[in-house]
Amino acid sequence: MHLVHSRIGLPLIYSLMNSPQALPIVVWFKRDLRWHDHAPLANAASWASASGAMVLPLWVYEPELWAQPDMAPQHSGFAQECVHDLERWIAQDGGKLCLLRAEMLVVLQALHAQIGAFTLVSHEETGNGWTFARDLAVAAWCAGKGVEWREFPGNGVVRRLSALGGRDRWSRLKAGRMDAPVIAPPQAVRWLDWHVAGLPVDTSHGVFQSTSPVGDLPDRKHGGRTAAETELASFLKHRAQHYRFEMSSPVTAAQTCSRISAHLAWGSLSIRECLHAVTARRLALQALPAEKRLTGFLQSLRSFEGRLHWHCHFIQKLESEPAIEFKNVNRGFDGLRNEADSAGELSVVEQQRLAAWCSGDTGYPFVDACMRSLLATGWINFRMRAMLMSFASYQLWLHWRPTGLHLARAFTDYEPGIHWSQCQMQSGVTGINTIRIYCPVKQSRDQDPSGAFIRAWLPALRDPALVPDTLIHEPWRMLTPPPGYPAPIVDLKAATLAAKNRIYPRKAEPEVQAQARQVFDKHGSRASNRAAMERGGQRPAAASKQGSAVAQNGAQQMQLDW
DNA sequence: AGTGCAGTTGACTTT
DNA sequence: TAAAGTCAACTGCAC
Repeated sequence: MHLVHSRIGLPLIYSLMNSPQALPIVVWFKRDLRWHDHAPLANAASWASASGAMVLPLWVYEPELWAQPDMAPQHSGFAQECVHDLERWIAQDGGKLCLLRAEMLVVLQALHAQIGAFTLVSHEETGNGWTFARDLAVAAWCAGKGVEWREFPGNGVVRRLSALGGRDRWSRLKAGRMDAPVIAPPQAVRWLDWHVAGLPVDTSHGVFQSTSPVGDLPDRKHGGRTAAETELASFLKHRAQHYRFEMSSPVTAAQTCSRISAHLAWGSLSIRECLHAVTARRLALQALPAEKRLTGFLQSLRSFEGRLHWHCHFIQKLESEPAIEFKNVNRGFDGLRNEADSAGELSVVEQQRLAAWCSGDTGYPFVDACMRSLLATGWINFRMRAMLMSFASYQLWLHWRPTGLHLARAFTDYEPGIHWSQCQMQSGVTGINTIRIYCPVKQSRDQDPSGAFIRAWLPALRDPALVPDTLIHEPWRMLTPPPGYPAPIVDLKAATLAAKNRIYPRKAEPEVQAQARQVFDKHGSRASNRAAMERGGQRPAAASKQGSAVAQNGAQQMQLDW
């Protein structure tokens, strides 16, 4: 990498500056659908103004991508909204976003045939297996044509991390990225307007035209920069105040949480922009006299900031090991559950369990309400995501692949790296994290004591005259269970016990533990006492006690951070 | 008034 | 981002 810095702090593409001719620069937008804090765009614009090159902004609807089993109509719907918004930003600078509907290699081939040599710039993408393979194919095509493809980091994820010191060095590398200034949007770019023959072109409407709106969610959050900024601003100004205590319950979370996750996933906001905005807000609050500070606001901001840092931590795992999408990161857990989409079919019972879980018909009101809410809105809070996954993985004993695919399609904010890391963690197959088996009835009582959330999403349980508050968490205990609501699909006590009897012995096996050590070396968080810090205090005595216990029982299970 | 005791709480461990 | 169990300290109360 030969990077120099311009006077406005942008890294410039050194090799481009020394090019004999000013080749057109193609800015390929991927899951980075924004005008602000966009390194490839800003660099292309800087170079263009210095060299006289033209800039072609490009977004491609790749049909094969949207047909992948982890993708859903709501994702292309959200992306479409972001693309529309991006079009407007480019248009206000006099440019025209080139929108095409074709596979990327076809587009590159047509582009090359019609305008000749060019330079390709984009962000590094840590996507699913399909985009990974596509990027390898694009790289091979570029190499074959002598086209330079320069990729820029777009977040804290570090490519080829092992060569740069691995996980021990990662935090520092990420911090350097996050502390760098937000990149200013370009101005007065020399735009290239390209119309290619033989490919669907023109408006975004045309490109998205045959995308079926069926299956999109009218009640999901919407894409685009304006929506993103509004959401972040209202969160930091007001909604974040009680974040720390209201994020856990689905009753309050939809209002209290930041709700910027889909914008981060599709790029209408950058993680750096968010971190800088949080910092600015924190400084503003700290500048207030103590009596004017809103109770709990600063602690809530800190908690939110912590979660923003987790974002790249989890995506980094998929970047370092793309197989995390498909295979147990700790192969010692292989064969524990039925790996349906690789080996063997699901049994009839498993099919029934999967179907009931997917549609929110398990007979456990809180689980079903969470799933119904998710399916309708494209979002549920983090704790409930964990509970849904836990219930599927333990009580229903389903492998994380089919359940993970369902959730991937259900989340508007599906981010492959976070998603598959979480799926593996919540089903206990990393070997380096505590097994967390949620009790849906306890969660129900804790997070929805009055049953308001359950009633809102399950019509069969809505009437308090029919189902009293005291029994709404366990309607099967009623003398006459409410009609129209299914009986529990599994016995909770028996299913939980069975899951424990399967997972703990496997986790204790020496081979599994040995693999867990490797998993930690490659992927584990180096943040010390992260959980303790989250709780808001140090406990040196307890920590040293635990440390000595671990030292004494070297053969015992590790409790490390994933 | 101090003692015994059942029940509660919280810190910590185990699964 | 768990839940259940253990244990010691504590509490309220009867005697």
